[in-house]
Order: sequence, then structure tokens, then C-alpha cells
Amino acid sequence: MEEFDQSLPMILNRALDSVLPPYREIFLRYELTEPQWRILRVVWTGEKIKSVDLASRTLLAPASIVGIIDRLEKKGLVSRVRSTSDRRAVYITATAESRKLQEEVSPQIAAIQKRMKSLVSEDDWDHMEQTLVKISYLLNNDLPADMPEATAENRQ
Amino acid sequence: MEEFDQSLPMILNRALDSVLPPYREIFLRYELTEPQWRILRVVWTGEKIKSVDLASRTLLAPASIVGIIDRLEKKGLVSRVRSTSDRRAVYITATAESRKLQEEVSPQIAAIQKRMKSLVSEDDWDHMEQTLVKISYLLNNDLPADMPEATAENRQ
DNA sequence: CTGAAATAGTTAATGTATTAACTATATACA
DNA sequence: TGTATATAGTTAATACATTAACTATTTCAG
Repeated sequence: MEEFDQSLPMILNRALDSVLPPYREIFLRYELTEPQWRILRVVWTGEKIKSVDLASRTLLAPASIVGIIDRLEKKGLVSRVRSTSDRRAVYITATAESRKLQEEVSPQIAAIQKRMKSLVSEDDWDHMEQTLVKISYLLNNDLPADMPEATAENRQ
Repeated sequence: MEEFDQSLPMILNRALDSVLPPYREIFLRYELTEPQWRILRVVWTGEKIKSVDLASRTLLAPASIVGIIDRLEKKGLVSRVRSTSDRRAVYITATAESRKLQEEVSPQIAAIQKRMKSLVSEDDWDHMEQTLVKISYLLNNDLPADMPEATAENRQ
């Protein structure tokens, strides 16, 4: 059992279980969800963004994005605009109303981020982040099945 | 935007997105899901385990566990047994059939765990894990809202 | 130019996740 | 001894996640 409790998925899930509640507290007040927030964060950054780009930047599956956008649209927070140059593409834009929401909620989220970072030293934070990024990178590239060079390099 | 991409939830989610696919590949072959696997891992360890204990050990919400057990029961992998001493409690036990599944799948999962750990040095791994555990601990205890000592100690 | 293959978005089916409410039983205390 | 309260499990409602399939375009090779 121990080896399962120490597995990377469980370690990461435990961390997420501790990290998300402060965010949820805020989202509940504004009747938002975490995935909805992820979408909004990207949409707020600028101009028209294609659904397909939202997927990669929010880590949400295209099939999930459809429903999330549906709900955000119903709330009047985003709009869908079919592209004329590539009629397959749909652009998502933020509404004026969603901008007001941004003004109100963003500072609260920023405060949480700041608080999280202050929990450990900057060194610890960076080191943790680098290790996680390294693992992700190696899993996504070198090793479809057995990642030969990676194991050789990192043998302790 | 950058500060959101660097937020702890996104960092953790990116890591999970890279870590889970190898597991899913196996689960697909055996028509299991990751939450179902989490339950089975605990049930396999031993004797009769109460639903409420499954929740804490698997990080799954009690409300979710109901449905997961329903499906595992339908597949003949676990059984529910109402406790006689405390008639509120339900014990979950593994069936003989699920033991056969365990024999077959466990080694494959173990191989993945091993592969994951080999991606980075033991030092990096331990350090990352400790930092995540520390963050979880501080979030769950010291700070219902403002965690005074923690900030003071870790100011860079 | 045309048909195969790729791309963007969507739908459908099934399985969680989250919150709230509700039942049944157990425990604690006035 | 009741009675408030806590606990174990469940249900219901809504929102996502995942996989597969399907439509509408677009791209690209022959």
C-alpha cells in the first residue's frame, strides 16, 4: 500500500486537495467553477481566441470546453463568433459584463497565489516546479515506452 | 497570464496530465477507471474496510464512492456487507475474481511507478515531495485565513 | 482539380466531482 | 431517559472528464 500512497498521482492529488479549497471558496461566491475560471483567465488576456487554443492553454479537453463555453455564454460572460476566414473555427471573446467580474475577482485570486507562494521558500518552490516540469517533459517526449537515455542519465 | 500559468493548481494539473496517461492505457485494457483502481488498491490490502475509511485513504468524496462501489459491485469485484455492530456502517470486501485482476494488473502498475521515479534523481524526487507535503500541511492547519508564523518564517 | 487526410468543433455515453439535503443509526449529555 | 447532535451512507442536481464517433471545412498530395 505504501508504494501506492507515494505514487506520483496520489502525491499530486493530495496537494491539489489542499490547494483548491481556498479558490473554491471564492468561486462559490461568484457562482463560478474552476474550469470556467481557467477559460475566463485566457479570454480576458486579449483578442479573439479560438476554442482549440483555449484547450491547450487551459489543459481542458475540447469536448469539455463546449459545455463550459455554453454555460459561460448563458451567463453572458463570453460570446462565440464564427470565423469568416476559416469557417471551422470559433472565436471566444469576453463580454463587458465579464470584465466587471474580472475586476472584482482577480485581486482575490492573486492574493491566494501570493499566499501559496509564501508558504515555502523561493528555492523550494522553484526546485519543486522544475522537478515537476522535468517529469512532465520526459514523460511527454523521450519515452513512448521505455525512455532509454533518460534512465541512463538519472541513475542515482 | 503568466502568473496564472505558474499557479500551483496549473503546475499540478500539468504534471497530472503527463503522469496519468500511462496508467489510463492499462486501465482501458481492463475496463477500469483510475478512481476504481484507487478503491481496489485499498480493498485488496486486507480485511473488511468501511466506506468512510475508503474516503480518507483514496481522497475520494463519500458521495462519489457510492457510485464507484456500485459499479465495482456490478462487475463482481467487491461486495458490500452491512455491519451488525454498527448498522450505519458498510464494509467493502474484495471478491476472489478481483484478486485475479490484482495479480494481473498490479505488476504493470508497479512498473509504471518505478519508471516515474527513475525519471529524476532520488534527491529531486524527495525534495519535491517534501515541498508538496509542506504546502499541504500548512494549508490544512495553520492558516484558516492568514497563517501568521508561516509567512514570517519564509519571507525570502 | 480531386480525393485522402488533417483540423475545428460538436454530440453522445458513461463515469466521476461537488454541494446540499436527507435517512438511519449511534452517542452524548442535561 | 429523552433529546440534541454527530456519524455513515445515500440520493439528487449540476458541472466536468474521457473516449469515440460524426460533421463541416480545409489542406495537401497525386
